[in-house]
Amino acid sequence: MTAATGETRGERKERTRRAILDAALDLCEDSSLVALSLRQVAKQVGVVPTAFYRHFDSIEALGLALVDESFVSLRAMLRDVRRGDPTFAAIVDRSVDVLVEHVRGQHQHFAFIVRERAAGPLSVREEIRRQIELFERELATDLDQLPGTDPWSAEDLRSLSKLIVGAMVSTAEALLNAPASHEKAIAETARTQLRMVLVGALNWRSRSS
Amino acid sequence: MTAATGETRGERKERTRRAILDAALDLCEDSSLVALSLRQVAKQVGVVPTAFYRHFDSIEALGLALVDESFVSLRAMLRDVRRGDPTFAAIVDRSVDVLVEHVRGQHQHFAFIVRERAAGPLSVREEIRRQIELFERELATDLDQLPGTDPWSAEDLRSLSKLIVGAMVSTAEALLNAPASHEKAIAETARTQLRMVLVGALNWRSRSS
DNA sequence: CGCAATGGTGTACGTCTGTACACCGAAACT
DNA sequence: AGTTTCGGTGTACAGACGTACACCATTGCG
Repeated sequence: MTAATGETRGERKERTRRAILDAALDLCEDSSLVALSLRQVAKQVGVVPTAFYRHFDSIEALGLALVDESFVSLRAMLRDVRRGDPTFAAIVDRSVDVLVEHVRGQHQHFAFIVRERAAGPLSVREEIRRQIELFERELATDLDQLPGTDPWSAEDLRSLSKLIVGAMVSTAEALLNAPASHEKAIAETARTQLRMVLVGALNWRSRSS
Repeated sequence: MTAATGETRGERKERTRRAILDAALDLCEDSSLVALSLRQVAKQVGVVPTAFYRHFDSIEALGLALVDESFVSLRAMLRDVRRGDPTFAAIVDRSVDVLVEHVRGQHQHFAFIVRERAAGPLSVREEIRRQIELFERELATDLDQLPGTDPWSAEDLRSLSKLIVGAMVSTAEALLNAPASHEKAIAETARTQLRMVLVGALNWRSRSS
């Protein structure tokens, strides 16, 4: 990291920071954060190991930063889904299309989340779960505003949104682990699943009612 | 690993092998196989590092052995589910009960699978996926024999079983990551989800029909 | 009985790890 | 202009890593 002209101090620091984040995302792509060493990252960035500490306290802290920026991708995705008319049929098709597109475009971020959600340092796992739970709650309030949701109790609503988020995570995993040629088939499966769930929900009578 | 009387050579070897498997299962419980060192395992077992090679070629091979024995737990679970009358309502309740019970009893095996499915050495990930796919196919043929499944195409059936397996995996994850006090709530959520899915499936008209 | 097979040991190596410390040069503040 | 701040460097060390090798003691087969 030697120089480059016409850059303010802060800009240069930010550039190195980005390089570290990218290197980490790259290096742990086929293992996990917990198997990633500070020295590997530093070498890939082209910086001496101790320079790492100028940006992060530890690999774990780096991980939390990656969680944050990965969820920016996810939130952008949700915005895309919410835009457009809220017919059930339209929602399903648009959701799946947007998911496929974002997984393709933000491959590394999605892979990171899916991996580190299960493996990964404790604090990273917790943060990812927290964020996903947040999604589930948002989805629940979205669903609540749709027509035909009267017979759903609050618990049913939560269960339903967990189910949908889970199915979406599974779909993302499938997309990440299959060659691009399977993309259309996976998308079709996801559409079928979403439709089935919606048919089930719309024919639902809460047990407690 | 010094001695113990009245043991055949093979018995002793098997005992050490088990100790290694257990140690590995234990040590990687809050990280991953990819962050597990042969020396850690050897130390925990109480054996010199090089002795490890008498049993496994590498940590990766150890991992494959752990996958095998973990899926024995899962298959035992499936047998329990299949036993009993095949009413839809009965299936839902029994499935969830059996899942909760097995996750509690085989905590380490389930946690191992859930973790290493996403992180973990490539061959381990592949093997886990292969086994889960096998489950999905089995579930599909089980479902096919139930009454009221006429309007499902083969693709619908696959999508449905993927959805159900996915929901079960999510439920297992939730059980693994939540305190025991949440167990009943998680089970109730899982029951609701399964029922919703079944309601959806039973009201289903295949698109291609 | 004797000899091969084998599970476990101990030493030894080169490599990689995290991190402490002293240092440098340019940007940024006064 | 002088001084501070700070991202990055280089050296250094103790510990953990995988693994090669020679060895030992017991089992178990002929």
